[in-house]
Amino acid sequence: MRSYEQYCSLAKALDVVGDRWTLLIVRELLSRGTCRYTDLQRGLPGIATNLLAERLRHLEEHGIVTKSKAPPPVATTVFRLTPRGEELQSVVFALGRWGLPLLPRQPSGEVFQSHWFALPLRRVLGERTIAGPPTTLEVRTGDEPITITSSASGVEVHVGEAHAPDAVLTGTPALVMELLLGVSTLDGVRAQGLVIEGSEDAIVGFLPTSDAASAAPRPLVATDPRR
Amino acid sequence: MRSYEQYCSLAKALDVVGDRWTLLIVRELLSRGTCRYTDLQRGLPGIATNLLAERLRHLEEHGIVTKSKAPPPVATTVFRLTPRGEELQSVVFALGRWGLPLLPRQPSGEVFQSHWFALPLRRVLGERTIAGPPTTLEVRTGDEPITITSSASGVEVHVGEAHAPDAVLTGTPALVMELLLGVSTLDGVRAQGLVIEGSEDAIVGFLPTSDAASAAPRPLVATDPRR
DNA sequence: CGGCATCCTCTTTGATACTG
DNA sequence: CAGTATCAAAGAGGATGCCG
Repeated sequence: MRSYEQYCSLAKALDVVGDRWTLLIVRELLSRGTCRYTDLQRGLPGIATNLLAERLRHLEEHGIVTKSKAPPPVATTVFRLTPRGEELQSVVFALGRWGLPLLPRQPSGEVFQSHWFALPLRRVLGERTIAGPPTTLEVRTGDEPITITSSASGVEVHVGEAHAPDAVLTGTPALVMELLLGVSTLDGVRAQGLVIEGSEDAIVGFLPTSDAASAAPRPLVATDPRR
Repeated sequence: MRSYEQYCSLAKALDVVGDRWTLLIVRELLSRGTCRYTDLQRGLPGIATNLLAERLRHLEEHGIVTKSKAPPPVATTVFRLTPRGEELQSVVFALGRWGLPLLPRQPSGEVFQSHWFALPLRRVLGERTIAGPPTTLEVRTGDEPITITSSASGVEVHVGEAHAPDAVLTGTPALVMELLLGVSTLDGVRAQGLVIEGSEDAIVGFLPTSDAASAAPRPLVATDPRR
């Protein structure tokens, strides 16, 4: 991308990460951690392979991504974010937060991959402390299930099947998020089509306390006037 | 811009504001408030006029910008952000914060316009409460002077000459910012070339208290390894 | 002048094919 | 698996012209 040539940190940031696809590559690496080239390709449907290669080279040159050889058993090249790259989390979250009202209540036409949803889930649940014994939820909302586990060390969110989940949630990502944020009740989201199997108590353990829920600032997935 | 067609709020946000120049247009409107077309053109050196028109139309369609006729004395069309557009402030600040280490210590080759600097100044000073009588500083660091005033109602930052400033600071934006953030002392920035005229006490009134200064998280304008 | 629209050239992107 | 090569289509940049 041609530089804006402005003495302005916003312009400088856009000089580096303002190109098409670039921030989505960062999202992939934030969500998945270490990635192979083909992982990135699958997580970025529609990207041309030459563009992915070119963007990765550019990000590496700017100290945002590192490329390395994985040890012998796998013996492939892997990409990951540098600390400087991880600092882009604030940017990705700010943009993602702003874009929420643009999401329709359910995927329609768009591709949807579960690991995209894992990132905001991790953000929402990551700082929550869950009382009681270790608990596991499985969320089935996209191409792959998501496993949410609580233990003494905190809440973790992973893409993949849970081994012996205490409860399973099946439905749209919007409903799952509304439930976990506390903006809707268990009965509320069930009435809207979320299927809940297993222990309701296990789910309730993950929900915010009522005073924390009231801190939710705006409607999460709003009706966008332009859709 | 072609849509990414992903059910992901980051991708949706980039569908709307990911185009080249778009976030810089938002920066202009955040910094200046109401703008005429030619104000925007001057604040975005290098933009093609058809692109500016196209982006403004796009932003208006998406409810980020409103176009209106100014009342008779001026009788021109003006652009401003909608509330939804103002919410992009978090995005602009996150990107601007991330981009800070990419700024060299002084403009060299890049265009520099004072009102770009007024935005982060406002962010830094806006929440500060200044004790004592109303005070005015003038900062001369770019094409236009910046006036910083403190009064009972808070701190305000405007582009333009101060009427009777208590002190005048002349030098690079980095030095001014380091002083106001408290990461450098008055004597420190003077040693690096910042020229200070008038009442030092007036300036000291704007500086953070020492405990607040220690909260500054990282070097502000770092030496970028790639420059 | 202020606010664009048009035209043309050049660069970037997208789609596909191919390679160590 | 991890890219490079090629080429058509879309977008950006620059100059100019038009209209109130």
